[in-house]
Amino acid sequence: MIFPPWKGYFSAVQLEQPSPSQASVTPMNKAPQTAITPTRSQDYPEWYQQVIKHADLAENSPVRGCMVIKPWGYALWENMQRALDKMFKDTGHQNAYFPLFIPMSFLEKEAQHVEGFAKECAVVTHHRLEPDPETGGLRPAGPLEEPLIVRPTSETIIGAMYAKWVQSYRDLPILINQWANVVRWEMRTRLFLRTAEFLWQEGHTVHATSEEAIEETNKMLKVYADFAENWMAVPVIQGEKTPGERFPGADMTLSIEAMMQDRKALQAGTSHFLGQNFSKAQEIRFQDKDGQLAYAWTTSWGVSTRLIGALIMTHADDDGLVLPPRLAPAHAVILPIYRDEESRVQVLEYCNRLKADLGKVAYAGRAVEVQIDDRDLRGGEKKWYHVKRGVPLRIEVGPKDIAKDAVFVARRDTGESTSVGRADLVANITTMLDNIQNNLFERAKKLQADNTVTITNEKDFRAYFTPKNADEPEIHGGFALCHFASEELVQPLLDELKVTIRCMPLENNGPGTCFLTGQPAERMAVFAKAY
RNA sequence: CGGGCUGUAGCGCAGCCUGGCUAGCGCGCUACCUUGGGGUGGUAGAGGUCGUGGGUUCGAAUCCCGCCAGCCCGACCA
Repeated sequence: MIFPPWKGYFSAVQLEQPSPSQASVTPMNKAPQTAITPTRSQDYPEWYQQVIKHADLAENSPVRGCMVIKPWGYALWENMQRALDKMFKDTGHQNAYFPLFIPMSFLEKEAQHVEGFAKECAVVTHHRLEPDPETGGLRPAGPLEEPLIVRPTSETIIGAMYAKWVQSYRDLPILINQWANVVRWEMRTRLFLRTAEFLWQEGHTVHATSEEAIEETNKMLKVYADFAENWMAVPVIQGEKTPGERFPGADMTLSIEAMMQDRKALQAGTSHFLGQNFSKAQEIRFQDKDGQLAYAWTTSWGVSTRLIGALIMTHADDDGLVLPPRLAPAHAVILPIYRDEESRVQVLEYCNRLKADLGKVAYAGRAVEVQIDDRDLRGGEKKWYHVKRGVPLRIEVGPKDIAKDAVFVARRDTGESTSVGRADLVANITTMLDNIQNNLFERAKKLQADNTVTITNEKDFRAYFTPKNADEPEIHGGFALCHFASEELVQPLLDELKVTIRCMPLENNGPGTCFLTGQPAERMAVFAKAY
């Protein structure tokens, strides 16, 4: 057994703080070593930062609130893009690109939209720099007649173009997606979860009828849920936002919500039915079959690099990142083990052949990607390097293995390791990767199920969302399914407990009794603390 | 935009209160040795205008004033 028995396991129970009595019973007073300190249960937010650092995904930049996405993190994003992009294309969408800058007046057209984004816009006011004699540095010069906003989202600039493009019902629908960066001047930022600049995709569609636009809104939510569950292995709840939580300017906002290992909710994607709000503000009109002039119905939908944060907080453990195989930049890493020059040549030759054979196997729409780590580093150092980066499979090849035409294979998700015949590995690698993918999904789903409760009264609600230790709150709470009479009535309690209404689930939802007021309630919502 | 704090080597910090040898420590980095199925141990070495501008003083990382930058706690948020 290469891994100590306490490693590689995962359950909701493990996230609990060990009680003092349990801790003292730990055998041989040997504290469990983890690659990441602190552990999740010791300090979850700090653990998150450390995982990113040790996995080499991203780091803070000299620009306030903006991150640098490093090669390993960017490769992950590229894999997400590739899978999503195909799903968008398969549902009839095309990619296009619109400007980074938006004239300020565009943003002013839709009242709620202005209100929603005005507070966090970066504004460009000048178009030139000149020497500043006073400071010896530079100062802005050439004021713009109209300030330009760095896009916080592109409804307005894209809508302005759509207004030109749409004249007849024959021009509809327009189904366009854009991969872009956007800027929202956030006060407090965290890598991937909330950065001032982030990468995303935003779909913007125009339809002749309300029904068709609503269908599109629902369809794209399903695409996001499909991606989250089947590619990221992140189980999500699909639901509708309450009016107070809607996108500024939307008639309906749908979202997928995921539970992180600290049991807080993370909104992982949104799809908005914008009604005719933007088309009226921007004059997106068309002549219908009867020759009547009508305003179009629009939608928008997006997911961002925040998904990487969701992926980390769903799967990573106290030894670092754990990547779902379908999105992993490398499926496996081969660690050659040798003593001298003679065995080095022999081992490397064997490794290269193995890599070539595995590379002929297809998995999740691409060739199995294998890296050989032949750096002149200590074996242990290399092993932990790849553990922390979350590579799904670690393949160790030494002279003893070659003698048996077998290799040593270790799974990142469970820590299990076994000797596998070379031919067996090549034949079964897709099964092994699928097993990891499924295991990640199942255990994330179990965490969500284990920490989702139905609550029918205020007392239970308060107890559920109140930590036992107020000074150093332990991981607590989860998803609470509650009927509620109205958003306004529950808001004071939510503010007090720092709980939010995540969404009203689309499935298994119906009338009931409000947990707070006892009044009849139309629907149930997921309540949770959130990122 | 309110309240608190910090700027000393790539990173993390000590020194400052009570001014005084050549400004230290850990990690990391470089070289060599050692080790080799697990994050090894050793030896040597490189690296600092102590955020910035001024003041006090024989003498300032240390005391005083200004400025700049960043962090944390609130309101806001994919």
